[in-house]
Amino acid sequence: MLNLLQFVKQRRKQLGLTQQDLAERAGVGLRFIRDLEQGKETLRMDKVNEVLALFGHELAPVSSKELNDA
Amino acid sequence: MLNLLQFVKQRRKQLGLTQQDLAERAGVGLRFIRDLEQGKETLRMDKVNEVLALFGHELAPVSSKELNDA
DNA sequence: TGTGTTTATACCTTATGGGGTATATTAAAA
DNA sequence: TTTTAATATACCCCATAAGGTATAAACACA
Repeated sequence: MLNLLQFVKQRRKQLGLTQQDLAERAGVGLRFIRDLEQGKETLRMDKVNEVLALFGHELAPVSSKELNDA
Repeated sequence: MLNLLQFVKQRRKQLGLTQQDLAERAGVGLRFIRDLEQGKETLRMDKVNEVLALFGHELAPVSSKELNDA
């Protein structure tokens, strides 16, 4: 199970997109994608979800144990 | 699988806590707990994670399909 | 019914996230 | 190496999330 920044980086590269590409497709600023992939923790949920929606995902509560173990 | 507001409401009531109690334990404002349980989507991730930490959980990307199916 | 408890709504102020621009830094290719 | 693309960092401004206070509504119980 991947945390947020790992997930976004992985998916973005799988699709061969630049941060710029991803920002445009998600309708957010390039700066936001950067902050996201750098692990900034104070991001707004709605903006993060706009990005995750491109990958058919969204933020939800996950057991911290499961997240770190797997 | 529960979405954010369902999860928080459920866990809070399992422990017999008021919104006030939860706010104090999480170190956030009462208003934040209210917004959270009302489904406000523009919340800050770090604040949400402070609440989820009380339940051993945190925000992570989850398949929208899995979230809605299960 | 009334009374206390919990939750919801409204208004205001303050702090800061988001985004733009510019500048560095790094990476990759020629 | 040089050149170009991609990513990172720094500054500024604006919109708004967070939180406090106050009020109202919903709920539970005697």
